[in-house]
Amino acid sequence: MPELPEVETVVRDLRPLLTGRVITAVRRSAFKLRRTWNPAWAAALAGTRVEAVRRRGKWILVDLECKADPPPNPLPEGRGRKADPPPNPLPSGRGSSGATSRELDSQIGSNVALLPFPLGRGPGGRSSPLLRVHLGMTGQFTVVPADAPEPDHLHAVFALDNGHELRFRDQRRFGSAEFFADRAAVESEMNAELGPEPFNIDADYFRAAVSGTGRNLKAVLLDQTVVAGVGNIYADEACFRAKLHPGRPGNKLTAGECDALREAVEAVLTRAIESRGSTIRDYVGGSGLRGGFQNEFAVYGRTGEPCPTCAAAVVCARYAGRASHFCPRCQAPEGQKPATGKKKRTTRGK
DNA sequence: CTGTAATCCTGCGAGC
DNA sequence: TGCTCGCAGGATTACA
Repeated sequence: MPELPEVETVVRDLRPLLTGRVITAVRRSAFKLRRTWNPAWAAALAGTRVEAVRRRGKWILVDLECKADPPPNPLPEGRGRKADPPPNPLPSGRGSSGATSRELDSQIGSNVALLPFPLGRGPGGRSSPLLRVHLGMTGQFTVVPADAPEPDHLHAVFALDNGHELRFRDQRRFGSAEFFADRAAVESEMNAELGPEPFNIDADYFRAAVSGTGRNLKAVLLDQTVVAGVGNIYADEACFRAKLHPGRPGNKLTAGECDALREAVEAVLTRAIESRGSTIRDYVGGSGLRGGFQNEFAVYGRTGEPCPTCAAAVVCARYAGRASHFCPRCQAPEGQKPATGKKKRTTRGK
């Protein structure tokens, strides 16, 4: 579920709970996530202090402060340092607290190949590390007391210095958690791949991006390189708000329509953030609260129900490979009459 | 270049 | 009640 408003809500929830806290230990389940977890990251993370919690598009960025004495080589061979219990610093959940964590195991024993860090440590040996998390479809990122019962599908646990834990849970495992030693490098990489944040988007930029392509509006809005953070729900809601058909090719829009779409995207996302995002099924904010914007959907998930504006039945068709909901009257495709019987077949073969 | 499909997963509702 | 099927918030890759 997590699109920008949901991720923003998580970030806002986590910020006061994490800022200034020290990560004392990390546990990771043996299950693979979308991106490979390097077992050495647990040791690299231990001892770092959370400097800030931010968001970029749908990515959660946890800025970390380096430990006082960063180990020259964070790979497992350096485990002899200090008097820490070596491989798995946290008491294994299954051992200590009974039947709580069947899934969580020492990541050391996993069969995941040892990979180099995605980006190397900065030249000076000193660098600003980053924990980057993507919630995928069903990810949850919350802070709870360490003795809170462990739920299913728990894949990463970051123990904090105040008796709480930052937990990453993800039923479908489309999400990811990664550690980067060099924050600046990741950021420039992300900025190269992601479009601007969907607030105060430059009007000229957006017009050019939309009218410069023959792709349909749904595809354009879902494209993270055009604007970062829009997903299926808010793409549909934005098209409705702008009274534009999601299947319209971008290069068929007038400048005014481009502006309307841009304003609709910003307005919908702003409203959704105010409502703490949308909870369809699994989504919860960083403090475990659910969202409320699902009660304000005009078209998303309302197939067959009346359009809030004109009462025509909301239609669902497939654009850009995604279920797309719209009002056939308010969002009639340009040059096509609102009430023609021509129905678009969108079955995807077999 | 665009678009479509498949993939990574689990779970849930619809339909039989 | 129980089974199978299709589909679900995302991102990436391959192929037509």
